[in-house]
Order: sequence, then C-alpha cells, then structure tokens
Amino acid sequence: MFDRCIYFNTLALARQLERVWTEAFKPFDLTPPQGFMLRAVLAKPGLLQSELADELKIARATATRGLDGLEAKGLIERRPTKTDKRERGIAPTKEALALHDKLNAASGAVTDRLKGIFGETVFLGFVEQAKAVASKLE
Amino acid sequence: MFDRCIYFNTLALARQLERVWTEAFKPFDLTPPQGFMLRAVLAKPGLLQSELADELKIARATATRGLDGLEAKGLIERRPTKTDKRERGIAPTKEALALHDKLNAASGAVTDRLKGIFGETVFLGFVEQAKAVASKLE
DNA sequence: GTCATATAGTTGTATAGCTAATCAAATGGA
DNA sequence: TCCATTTGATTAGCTATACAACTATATGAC
Repeated sequence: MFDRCIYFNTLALARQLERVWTEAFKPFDLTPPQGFMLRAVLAKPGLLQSELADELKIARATATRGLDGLEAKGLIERRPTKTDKRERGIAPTKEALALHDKLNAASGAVTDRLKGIFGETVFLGFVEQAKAVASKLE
Repeated sequence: MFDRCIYFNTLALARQLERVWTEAFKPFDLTPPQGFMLRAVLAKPGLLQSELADELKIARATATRGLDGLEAKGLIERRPTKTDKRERGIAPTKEALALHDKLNAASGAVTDRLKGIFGETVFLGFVEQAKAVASKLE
C-alpha cells in the first residue's frame, strides 16, 4: 500500500534486519542496540557519552538508558574525566573485553551472510545510497 | 564507525525520515505510525486487524495497540464481522473521513519534498532497492 | 457430536527511541 | 566576583515495537 514510500519501506527493512541481528547477538545475551553500543565502546574506549550518542546517531537520553543496561550487565563503566566533572568517559570492563573477538566475529559473519543473500554489489551500493540519502537530510 | 553496516545505516535513515513525517503529521495530532495506520484504514476500510498488520508489516499485537490509540482519538471503529465472531473489521469514523483529503495532500507533499531533496531518480531507485533487499530476507 | 487443534485478537512484559524538563558544573561578561 | 548562560548527563513521561501467554471462537477428524 505504501509501495513508493521511502520512510515506510526503509523502516520495514530496518525491522527485518533487526531480526537477523537479534539472532546473531542472542548468544551474548545482547539485543541489537546493546550489541552495537558495546561494539562502539570496545572500538573506541573512553568516549564521552555525548560522543557515543553521536557515533550511534541516537539522542543523548537514549545513550544514558542504553549505558544503564550495559552497566547493569557489568559490561561497561562510567568514569569521571579529570577535566570536567560533568563528563563521563565510557570504558569496557574486562568481561566486555573478553567478548570483543567473539562479538566481532559474530558481527562479521552476519554481514558476510547478508552480502551473500543480497549480492555484494547490491549490499555495498545500498549502504552507500542510504548514507548519501541520510546526509542530504541533515 | 558502522559505516558499512546495512542495519545500522538503514535504521539511522529510518529515524531521520521519521522526523520529517513527524512534522508533516503534527497538524493532525498524529505520530507517523498513527498517520500511516490511519491512511491504511482510509485506503482500505473494512480490513481485518490481521490484514492491517500485514499491510503495515507490524506484529498483530502492535496493530492492537495502534488501533487502541486511534480508537481513543475517535478516528476508527472496530466492527465485528458477520461470519466469524473472533474477527474485527476496521472502519474509519466520519471524523477520520473528514481528514482523508488533507492527510493525503500532506503525505503527497512530504514525498514530493523528499523527491526534490534526493532527486527523483535516486528516490525511486532507493525505494525499489529497499523492497528488493527486504524481499530477499523473507 | 465431541474434543483436539488452529486462529483472531488481546494482554503482560520488556526494550528502544524521542522531547522536554531538570540538575550540576563550567564559562564568560560586567 | 557574581550572576546569567551554556553544556553534559539524567530523569520523566510518552509512543512503538516485539514475543509469549492467554481468551474466545472456529474447524476438522473421528
């Protein structure tokens, strides 16, 4: 019905893809947003919460909630910075560091699988277009 | 950071597009999911809830919640069908019918604006690709 | 005709996202 | 120095989404 609607179709696709990632992160007991947040923390330890929110393209308040969840699972720590008492840098715990390689491997496997399903050219082209379209909306 | 991730970029784009539609539906006091659900009801009055869920590509439980909201606003009615006492057909109220043209006009205006921003060729190509990719995941 | 199974819809419970409001700390102008 | 403004993070309150469990009804095998 909304066959020509970019919002409807983009959102529906995102929900389908979320299901794939839900499976992939299930062994780690992480939802996709949690998994991506943790991957970001592992890739760039020490980021401020606001910087993390920017990386993940979510609102700061959403980052607060997500980090609460990861903190409750013992996967991240908030550390006050030395220069500004309002800021908190985010560091992975050693439990999180122990997951790093497996999490990367599982993520790579999903991407490879999706590339296989869609074809690598289509996959890469689509991602580029999504970014190009998004950048025109800013 | 997740520059090559189809899920991350698709979801981020969907959230950006949602902001555009949020503005467009604000005059009707509808969120984007509510607006799209109402448009579906107006376009195909009498659909069963399960059929509506399929059209919108959401779970049945989500359709229940969304319809609760539209019903509370006096925009739709659930009507028992004659043949099966479990089923409910969804009909727009006359308040909703009164919005039909304006809602369509506002929706068309958003799509035209986005086509202008992205370029019509890119817009249509992207939507087609999103559908093609989604169909390979089913 | 009866009972097991399937189906339509709802409810319970959880996560994720947003905006607006708030709190606390930093900054800067006078 | 002091107060107004800005900024990082949190909290409050809301919507949307999903899955699983449930209720009520329908269907079909016998």
